[in-house]
Amino acid sequence: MPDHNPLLRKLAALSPLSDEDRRHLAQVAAHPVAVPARTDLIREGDTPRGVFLVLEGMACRYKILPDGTRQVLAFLIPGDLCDLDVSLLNAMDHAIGTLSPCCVAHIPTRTVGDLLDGHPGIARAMRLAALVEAATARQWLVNVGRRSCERRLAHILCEMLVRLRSVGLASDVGYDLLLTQVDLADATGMTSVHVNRCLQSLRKRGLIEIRGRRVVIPDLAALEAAADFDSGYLHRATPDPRPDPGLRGTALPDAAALRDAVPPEARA
Amino acid sequence: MPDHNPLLRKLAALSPLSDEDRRHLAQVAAHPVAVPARTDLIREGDTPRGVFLVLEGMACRYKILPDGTRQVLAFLIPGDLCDLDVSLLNAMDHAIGTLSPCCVAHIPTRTVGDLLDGHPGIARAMRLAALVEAATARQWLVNVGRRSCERRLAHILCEMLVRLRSVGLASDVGYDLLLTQVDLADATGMTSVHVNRCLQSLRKRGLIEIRGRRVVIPDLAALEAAADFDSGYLHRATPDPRPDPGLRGTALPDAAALRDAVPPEARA
DNA sequence: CGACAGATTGACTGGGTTCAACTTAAGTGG
DNA sequence: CCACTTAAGTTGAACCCAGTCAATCTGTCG
Repeated sequence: MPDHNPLLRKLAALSPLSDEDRRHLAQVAAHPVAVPARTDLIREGDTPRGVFLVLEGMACRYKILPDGTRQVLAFLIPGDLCDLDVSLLNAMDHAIGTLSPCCVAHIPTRTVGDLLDGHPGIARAMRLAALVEAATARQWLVNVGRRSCERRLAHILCEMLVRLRSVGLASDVGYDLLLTQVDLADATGMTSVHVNRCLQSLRKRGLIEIRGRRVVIPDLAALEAAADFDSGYLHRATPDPRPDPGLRGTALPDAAALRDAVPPEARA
Repeated sequence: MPDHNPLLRKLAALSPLSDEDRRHLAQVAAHPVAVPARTDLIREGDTPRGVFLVLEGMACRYKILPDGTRQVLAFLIPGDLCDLDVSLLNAMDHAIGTLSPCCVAHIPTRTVGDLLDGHPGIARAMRLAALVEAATARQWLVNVGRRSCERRLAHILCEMLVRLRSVGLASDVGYDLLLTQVDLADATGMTSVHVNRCLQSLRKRGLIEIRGRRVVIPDLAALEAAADFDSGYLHRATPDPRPDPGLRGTALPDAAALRDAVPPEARA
């Protein structure tokens, strides 16, 4: 059974899956549907009736503000799912929509529950995927809150490389980014005008090349350095697994140690 | 058994708890420990050995960038816990530290697992709390990405009122905010200088009053309007439950409906 | 060949940062 | 109880990054 299914491929990269797990996951994506670009899968306020699995194309979570501006909260690429427990809530606090033409499968709440309850291997992998999505959201907050605009873009481009590669949609040096500069702007809290200028600056610095939709990264290490990017939070196997950093002082590992907590001077 | 335990109080507000559930939760917070201000509970890179429960004071999740700047990812107030599945990961991608003197309980991984597996009522409430934390993180991203600085501050002040009220730490008109302006700056992606000026502006507009640590909100509706704040994402019972907005067109509720998706024109 | 979305460019403006000084409040130890 | 210390808050002035507005260019598709 080849890893044709991006969900399978992504989850397998996070946690080992048995053949039976793989079979069940394959069934989940059995009924894909084509969705045009710029189409909502679910809107803010809607009651979730399950989760969506992206099989092809790019989608995003987003919110529209009263003044009409949009904030993209996350990009969804093939293999992305998550929102496992979302059925506990009765209204979406954000929308999910396609950015490019997509191929999407809908997984009813019940099926999700069955996977979580009856298949510990799948449950573990999906919980891990959810943790990684949360970690990615944190990176985005740091991105928008504290990084310069050029760094923000570089960071997102690095992130997309790692993520797309782990589902076989990127080579070592580049990938097709099915996004407009407006989409990038809404994800990074910038203006599309300024996205344009920053991309040009990155190009002039030789950190990226853009040919149509294709993004080429000639020197990944250089881009990562410019982006302050560390792929650790994505928990993917990387081409160059860095050596174990060794023992680092652990702050307050347990209740006993809480009694002599790290003194304030230890903080910057 | 009074709602002395803020965790109990918070979870009960999210989902009904049996007396047995309450007894178990009370035990969890049985061994609190005092921690001074500005102290790390766990650092980035550390291996989590359980979760922390804040019983008193304010703490935060944060990251430090290479240039020394800090981004606060979330404020933790009494009753906050979450990170349920964090033990699946072997390294924290961010740190957690106190901002004010705190009273904290450490809950070992095993105990968390027992609560999740053996007590469906508690599991449900804790999963809900985790979803609310994720929704709050999304609001923060919108805040930093797309709102003016004055709005950001107003939004955070509204959020803190709702959250603190739900654990009995705020009256209807105000609360003690155990944060410095630097903390607020690091949470909103601003400078402490500019936080100061924006707070003054909010004061001049009559939206807030500040006396020492005390924040007073004379006209909540006005502040919420200025902040573009809607407490819905916190899923707390609010004093003025707004009427059901009625039927709104649901986009793509199931696989069948996917076939005729919302046309692009429906999007702004 | 239009028509249109997306990308690009220029000029201007302004919100927010930076840097630095100063004030206030809250300890802390002699 | 007060001098000393330190953290937090406040203010001013200069600067600049990024937004705004608007025009133009480019590719793509019917």
